[in-house]
Amino acid sequence: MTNKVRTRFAPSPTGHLHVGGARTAIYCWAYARGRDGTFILRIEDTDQKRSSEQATFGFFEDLNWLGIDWDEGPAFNSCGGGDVGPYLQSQRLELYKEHLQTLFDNGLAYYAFETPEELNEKRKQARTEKRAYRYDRAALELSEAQVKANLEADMPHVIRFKVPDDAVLAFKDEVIGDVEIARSELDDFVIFKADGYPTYHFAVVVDDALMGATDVVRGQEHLNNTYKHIVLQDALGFERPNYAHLSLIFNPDGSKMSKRDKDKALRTFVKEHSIESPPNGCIPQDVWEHWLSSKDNQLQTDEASDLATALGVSLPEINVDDFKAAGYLPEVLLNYLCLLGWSPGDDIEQFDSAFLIEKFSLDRIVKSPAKFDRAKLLAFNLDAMQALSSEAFEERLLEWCNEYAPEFASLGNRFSLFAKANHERSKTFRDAIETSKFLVEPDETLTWEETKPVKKALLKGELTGLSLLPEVATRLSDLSEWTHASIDGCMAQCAEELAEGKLGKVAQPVRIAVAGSPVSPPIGDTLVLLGKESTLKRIERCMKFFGSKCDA
RNA sequence: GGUCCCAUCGUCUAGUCAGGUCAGGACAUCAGGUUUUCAUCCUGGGAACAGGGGUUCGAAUCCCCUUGGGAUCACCA
Repeated sequence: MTNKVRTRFAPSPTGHLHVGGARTAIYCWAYARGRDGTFILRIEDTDQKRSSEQATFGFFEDLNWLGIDWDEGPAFNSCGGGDVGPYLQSQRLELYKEHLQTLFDNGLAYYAFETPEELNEKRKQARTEKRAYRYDRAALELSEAQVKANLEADMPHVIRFKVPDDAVLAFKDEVIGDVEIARSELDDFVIFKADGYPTYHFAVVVDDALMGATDVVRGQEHLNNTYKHIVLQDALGFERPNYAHLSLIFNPDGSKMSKRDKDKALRTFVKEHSIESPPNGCIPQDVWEHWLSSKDNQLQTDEASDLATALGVSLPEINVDDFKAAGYLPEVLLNYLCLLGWSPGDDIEQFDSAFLIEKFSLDRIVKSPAKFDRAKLLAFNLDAMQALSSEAFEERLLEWCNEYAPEFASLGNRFSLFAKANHERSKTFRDAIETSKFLVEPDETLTWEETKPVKKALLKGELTGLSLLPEVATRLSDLSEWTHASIDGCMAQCAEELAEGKLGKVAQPVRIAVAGSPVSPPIGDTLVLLGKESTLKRIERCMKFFGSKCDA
């Protein structure tokens, strides 16, 4: 093994990649890339209950979307490979057993037969006595014959690590600095579970060593675990990697950003609006009831989003693919995520991954936790969107629409103008379609809501917008060609002759008439996009709709 | 509760390790201005060293205490 940098990102396949995990992956990746090192992806799937192949796959996509590629790990697109695999822990059982044997040989591992229930009792006990629970080493008292008999009787058992009394429980963290705990804080933890799989602690130590990880960058929730890892490394004769523990990412309200936030948002909405059954049967009744029966019952990802759609609730973005669906640029998410806990200095905030790779270092990582600020992300996204050439914007908007808004993707030769009309006013790709829904709405079904701005533009004032509409419609219909120039000219002329030169007086009623809302792209774009026929038909319908309202 | 970690504008942070410019930037916010809607865009303003003790000529920076926040205490990772 060379002494080159080797970092690894080791998620457990329990759902999609969330922003905290993404940030860790970005740091690991950037650190390796900037040092001519190797970035490894390893899947920690030793928990059979929680692993699923589909979730693993989701990770790959999310990582790729962010522009993160791995040199070694599971094969995906052009990523993966490597000769210290396999990179799925579930396929490395033999390796773990080999090293477990080393521990047995040195008298550093032993069988324990307590049931989870027994252990839980003792934990509860410890809690009521206001002290931390530590395993009492009861299994160490068992005679060799007893252990043998238990094993032969197939009694369920775990294997614990016998932490040496003189174990050194101190290390230097690249972010935090020197840390240590007292020997009494570490008990003989489980290294092999009753199902025959290693625990996280054992697997991670063996894998990091065998895969030659030089730098372990991970979340701060692992800081206390690290003591377990270093005693295991010492016992197995492994070299110790550098550690860097990252502070956590929180919601603006200070709560931990978690997948549960979505469930919480739905629950709150349902409760506040006293909704008693799933709207339009978007999810099965039994699923609905099961979900509401306990806070611990979470909806599946797709069930949650179906319900959210049906209720009209927007779920908080937590996972990387949530931000993708919301229409953010991957390079912006990457940029913003980096800033949560790291900065290049020199007042530079917006940068690309090449810059990140060049500048990233562990010593500039901030120790304190950060709150995720969507407003800033949005501002960054706007800047990046505007910096895109119109060709690039169109291409990427189309790509996005293909996945999330196919009705816009099939706009055909109108797509280009649709993109241009929305480029500078969109903070996200989704923004572009939100204010252009009228484009994919049939002329016949367009409706008007009598909101304040609508009434103001159409019905208020001495000269109402509605009264202008017939004349404007006539002039528009007289136009021999339907272009920006002709339309804008016509509108300007109408304004001049009918509304004291106030363009808004004319444009706004027309906008509302054809778009059904007071917000749409510039009026010229809007009308060209719609075409002459639709425009006139919509104005006609609008006049009828509001005309009857007036009579009533 | 035990243990560990953290603490600069509302938020992300620069400055801390090698004490010494009115504590800098960005987002948000507020006040003006541009604009046919929305969104942009332009100009300007307010806004922080958690508190208390030390060390020092001098402390955001070093030390201690208090307070506050977080993580962890699994046969989950």
